[in-house]
Amino acid sequence: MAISFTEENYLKVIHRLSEATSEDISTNAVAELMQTKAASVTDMLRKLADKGWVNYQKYQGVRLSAEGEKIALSIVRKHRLWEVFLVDKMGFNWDEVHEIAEQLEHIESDQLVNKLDEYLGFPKTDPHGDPIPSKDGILPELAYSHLSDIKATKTCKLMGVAQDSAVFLQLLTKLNLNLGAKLAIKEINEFDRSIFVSINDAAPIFISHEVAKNILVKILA
Amino acid sequence: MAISFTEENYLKVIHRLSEATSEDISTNAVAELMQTKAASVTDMLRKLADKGWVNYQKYQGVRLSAEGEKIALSIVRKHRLWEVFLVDKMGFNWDEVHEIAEQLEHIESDQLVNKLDEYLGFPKTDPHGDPIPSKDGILPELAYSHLSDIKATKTCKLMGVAQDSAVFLQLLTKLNLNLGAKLAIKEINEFDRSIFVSINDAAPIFISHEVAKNILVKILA
DNA sequence: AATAATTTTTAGATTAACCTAAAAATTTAA
DNA sequence: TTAAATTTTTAGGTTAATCTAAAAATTATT
Repeated sequence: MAISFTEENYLKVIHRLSEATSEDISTNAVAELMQTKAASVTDMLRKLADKGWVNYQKYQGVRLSAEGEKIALSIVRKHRLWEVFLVDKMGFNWDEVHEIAEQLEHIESDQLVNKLDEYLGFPKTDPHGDPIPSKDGILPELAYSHLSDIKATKTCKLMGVAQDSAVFLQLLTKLNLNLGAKLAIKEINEFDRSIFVSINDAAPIFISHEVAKNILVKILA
Repeated sequence: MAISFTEENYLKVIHRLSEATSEDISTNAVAELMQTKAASVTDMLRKLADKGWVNYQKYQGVRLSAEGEKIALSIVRKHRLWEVFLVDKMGFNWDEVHEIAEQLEHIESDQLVNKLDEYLGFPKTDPHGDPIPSKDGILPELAYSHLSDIKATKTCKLMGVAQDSAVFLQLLTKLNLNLGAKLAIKEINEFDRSIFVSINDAAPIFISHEVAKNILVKILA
């Protein structure tokens, strides 16, 4: 059954919201991420339900069906593979690729996606550390911690970010906080929960709790 | 001013028709290439004229304005660069890339196009021998002859094709008629204008007038 | 030059995706 | 456990791109 760009974006958004919770997704939550009005969302949810891509009962919120999940994952796969392409092959920075990948994710050609995957060397994650769903729709759960949850004097490795906004990513770049960076937490300030941290063994600097919340790490020691 | 995929496709089609003639382009000609009805074309031409991308007087046909020409060329540039990418980097055959490039040509990012151009080594032509417009919108006129117009015993080089359909290109591949092939015309048959031709010095074979019309060559001797 | 054939445009509908405003259902709070 | 607040849906419209059928303009033919 044919699918429009808009329908693909709805499925993607519902998928993203579903990752964060096991509850049904509310109309308003979808509306906010889609940057549209709740009334428009209601219309679309009925349509997606008719097509069998979501389970939706009015006033009860929405969940992806198995088929909807499959479609959503294929879009996420394309988005993340194209991001790798843009950074690794085209030389873009990690803060520049999101908008372009939002367009490229709608290109329809399984053959192209799989050739691209091979060309990129079957990457496991995108430039922001997010896992890339496999051809057969398996999305590995990467169980990383938020830097804001780590205790003082621990050492960890920067594995990903919880947000793709250009301003956030540019800030990380300025602070030398790149994927793979080694972070040694020296101290956490009670007052504002800011963190005094050494990045790749350099002289420690302060980073805000707000930034730390959006950094995903693996604990080393 | 924002432009839709549909508007881009209309401009591209008007551009393509304009290459073949200096006359104004008729509503019906556009309708045929756009695979739509004349009435729809009339609506769209008025809209494109309002936006300043075409010059259109009702019943008089249509021409691209300078701005419309610029937009059309940027779409052609993207289409052809992506085709080079698909063949050179992704390993597609020349008969497989048209539909995918039809999608990729609408991706909006000047930065990406120019990086892609560089990554591909600033190619002059696409996989079918069509010239690639430059960044500043210059489209070199490649003055090649149709193989059907060449006299017997001439030798020439296959420089391009006048049609991108998969069936045609697959036939050429089967016949070993690839870009750059050396063609020695042995004889032209008066009866059906079929051509007896040696390809890369192999034993001569027959090719139809219909095929020859769609092959572009440079005369060698 | 008058008529016939063709092309193009207009008029009026349709569909997808969106909107606002009002009504209905659900959830929260008193 | 009602009343208030919030969320969601319905009702009715809008816009872009399309369609069919009929009218108008242009071009071709006798």
